[in-house]
Amino acid sequence: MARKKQYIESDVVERAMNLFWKNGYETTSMQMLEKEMGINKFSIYSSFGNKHGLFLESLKCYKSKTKSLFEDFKNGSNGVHDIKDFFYKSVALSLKEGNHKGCFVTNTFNEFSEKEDEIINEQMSAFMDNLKQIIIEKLKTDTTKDEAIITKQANYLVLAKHGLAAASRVNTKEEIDDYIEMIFDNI
Amino acid sequence: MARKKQYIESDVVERAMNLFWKNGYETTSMQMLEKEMGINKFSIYSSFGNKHGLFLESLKCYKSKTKSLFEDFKNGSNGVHDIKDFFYKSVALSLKEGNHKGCFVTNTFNEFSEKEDEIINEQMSAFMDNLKQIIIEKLKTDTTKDEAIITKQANYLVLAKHGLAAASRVNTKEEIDDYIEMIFDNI
DNA sequence: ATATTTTCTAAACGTTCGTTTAGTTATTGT
DNA sequence: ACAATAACTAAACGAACGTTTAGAAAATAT
Repeated sequence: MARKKQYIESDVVERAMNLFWKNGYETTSMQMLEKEMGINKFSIYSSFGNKHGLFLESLKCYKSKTKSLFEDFKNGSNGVHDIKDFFYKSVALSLKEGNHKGCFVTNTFNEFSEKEDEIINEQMSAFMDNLKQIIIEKLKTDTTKDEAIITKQANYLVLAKHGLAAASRVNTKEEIDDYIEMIFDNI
Repeated sequence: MARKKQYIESDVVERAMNLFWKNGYETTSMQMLEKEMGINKFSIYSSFGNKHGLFLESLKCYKSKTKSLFEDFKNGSNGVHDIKDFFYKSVALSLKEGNHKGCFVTNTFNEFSEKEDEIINEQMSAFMDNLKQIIIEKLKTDTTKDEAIITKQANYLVLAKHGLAAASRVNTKEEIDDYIEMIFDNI
């Protein structure tokens, strides 16, 4: 046998995620990753194959980090109010540690929207579809709404959430709170 | 005297703008610009100094292209309805020629939000402030609204517009129309 | 027609990118 | 203790980036 790794993969991948989250895929260089992860290129490549592989692991890491957020959202029993809660909690997460970096998935969605990366794009679509489906379920708890209005409101809320994620990178807490309150005034 | 330029600057800068608009600043390389503009690097540098200078000219070009849109918006006399009109026309512009490329200013705003480019960031802020101010004026035509509600609605609409610009890059016409209609249901 | 001036072509510049590789160091089983 | 093996360091790889430059081509004033 031989030497063991001097780092824990789940630990360094979280550091990588934070960098990707803040700067996006292209802007984050291997040099920056070396520094932030505290290991050198050889180790990164031997653990994750290449930059793209590391990015995919970072996305996984983000998903597991936000898993409880989604679980709470899904398991809630307060219909529309759960959606609003989810919006507020999402913003709080993206503003953690005083950093304005939005939602990692939304950032990725935007950055890759014009590229032709099947793996990433498929994951992004799945993520968005999943969100939309949960929202639809929540809206359906109000049995007075017909299917047409539910579809319309779901489209509205998914896009509002998308805009919210972008906004949380650049806008003030006050502007964002105004935004969320207004979003739900007509739901 | 000597040879004259074999291209018209305003013409090639519009081609550059289209490329920047579609791909963003970083992703657009000088090589791509050469090809799209139909002139070579020497000519680009002699006309615009550097890539950044060319980008600034592209932003100017976009502003002049959207000037009439803003003029109509500002000069309208239908209050909130003018805002809705503006939203619809903005989406139509960004979908022109079948391309999904959103709003050039919003794209730039997002791409540069984490960078420290004073010139660009100042222009972006000015653009957004201007938009917000016009929206406030439109909202004020409804004299039943107090200042607090106007501020809140203005914040909401600016962010909604921001989200709309992002959405127009990836969402269907139907989803976007649903979105716009819902935005104005509670104004 | 020629000298002058500017544009154009095309190659090269120095950096940085993501990635690979040769060689050293450390840890383990025997 | 020693051989084996994996992880480490650090340098180098080719390609692409934004930018510059030397020389050829073209258009004007005299």
